[in-house]
Amino acid sequence: MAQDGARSGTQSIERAFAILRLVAANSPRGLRLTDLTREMGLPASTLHRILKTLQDGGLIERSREGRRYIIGSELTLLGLSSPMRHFRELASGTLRSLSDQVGDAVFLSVRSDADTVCVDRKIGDFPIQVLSIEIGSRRPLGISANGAAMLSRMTTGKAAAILDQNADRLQSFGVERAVLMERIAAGRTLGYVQIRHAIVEGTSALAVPILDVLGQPVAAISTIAIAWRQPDHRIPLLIGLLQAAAAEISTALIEDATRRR
Amino acid sequence: MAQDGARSGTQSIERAFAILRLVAANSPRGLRLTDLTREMGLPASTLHRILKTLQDGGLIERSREGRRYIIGSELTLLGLSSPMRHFRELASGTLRSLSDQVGDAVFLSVRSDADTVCVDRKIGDFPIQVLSIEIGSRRPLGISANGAAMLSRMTTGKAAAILDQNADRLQSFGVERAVLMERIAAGRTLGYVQIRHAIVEGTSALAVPILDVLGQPVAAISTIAIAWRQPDHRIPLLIGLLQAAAAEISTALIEDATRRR
DNA sequence: ACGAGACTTCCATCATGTGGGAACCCTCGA
DNA sequence: TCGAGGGTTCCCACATGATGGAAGTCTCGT
Repeated sequence: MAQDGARSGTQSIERAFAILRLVAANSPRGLRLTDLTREMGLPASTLHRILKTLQDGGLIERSREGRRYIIGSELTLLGLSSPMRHFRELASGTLRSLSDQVGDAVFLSVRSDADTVCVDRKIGDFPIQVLSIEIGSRRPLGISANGAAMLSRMTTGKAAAILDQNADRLQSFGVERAVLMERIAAGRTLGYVQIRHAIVEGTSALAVPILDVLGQPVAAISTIAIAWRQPDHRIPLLIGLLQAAAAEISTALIEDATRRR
Repeated sequence: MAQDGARSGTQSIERAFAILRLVAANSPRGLRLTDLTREMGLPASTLHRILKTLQDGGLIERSREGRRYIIGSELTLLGLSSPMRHFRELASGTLRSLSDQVGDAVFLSVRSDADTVCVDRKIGDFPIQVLSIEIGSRRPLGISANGAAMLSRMTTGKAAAILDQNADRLQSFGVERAVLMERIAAGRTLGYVQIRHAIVEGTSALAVPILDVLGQPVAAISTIAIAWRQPDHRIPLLIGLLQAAAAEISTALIEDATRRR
């Protein structure tokens, strides 16, 4: 039953986290007990015991419609203490003005191991907005434009390793590995990633990575719109704006890190 | 060794959460391993093992100066999925304009079991600001003006029970239970709580509770300033502003809850 | 350079968490 | 009204995951 070989001595705690990540990955709908048994391959009684503990601690709650498990308030409260909150705030202004300039929705995602998490999004003033993803949503690294942008700044080996790690989940999202590899390769040479027909038919996405002080891609920003808002001749302008915003966030990030040493 | 009688079958997970809460309560400084052994009464080896797991999961990190444990990015990311995030956002505008009106720092706290957690704060334009508490800070319910405000809207029995639960921690903050009881009783009749010489000598705080649809105090807002900014003749004005803001947030909260049923 | 206190690792031991089974309850759709 | 699928609670034998004492390593301050 142990899929990882590590005898770390903290099985139940690790299971609890795995549950939290799964629940977050299915936000905001939430997951039923049955879903969790399927996903985690554990008996319902074991899961139920852990879930009850998580619920007592306020780390998960039950949605009122379905009796689905969703992320609880306590996690937000705990998360307010983390330096990551400052990252969100430090990027907020840049993101806002980027959205004002492009007129379409913009998204900021960070990497979390082999996932991307959307940490913020701003809506532009153009009447049609493509709101592909909620704040807090967790996706396998690679499927979103932001994910591909981050992968395009890693070594090919590292990128491939992450795609391997996500293989089954990518499949369940109906994404071909070869398509991703190609997209990443293109991103590597161009410096940005473009996806036509991103989430929904007729939409288009552009993304650029955000680098930390070591040059590692820790985050990415993207803009998504209906396809004709991103014609070829407008790409250079949009990419320029995205890259300027990415550089601004990257600089602020590095300054912030050094300031608090 | 078991301080609670419940044989719940999830000892290690509960310990992990207790650690997270303790670390959050000592944000942003963080805690050393020794601090945790003292606070939790567990051997260092056991704590170390759990801490390593929490660290591997990104739920805690090490601060670079001291090797102190602090809340990790992953908790922020998980917390973005919770409905509690909406509460923060829905209150943000009200809080901003409240701060603009009073000119001093204002604080929004929510209740988390027997704690208060500061979820947001805004700074006014008066040149001297009393920034008593960081966003994310967790304190035993009762010591802050916001805490007292919440207690003043509970039954005396419930309030007393919470103070009992927090007895030891209140002591370590150097707060007399009798003083709190008096403060709460005053709050009950007046409808607001005032604390002279709040955190630091020469400061003053005012707080009012925020009620949910059932009339339960789920949050509170306060303003803190140097004492002469809150002279007696200005109290009615300030309380009026605080209560208006509290009502606004309460209404938004209830609307939001019904909208998503 | 030294010592004390803090941190980390090891490992024998056993309490803790596990998971199968089964009964019961609840909700929803037919 | 009924049935089916899910959710919840209980029990218990088992083994293994978690425990914590002890010993080793690191990191300060003096």
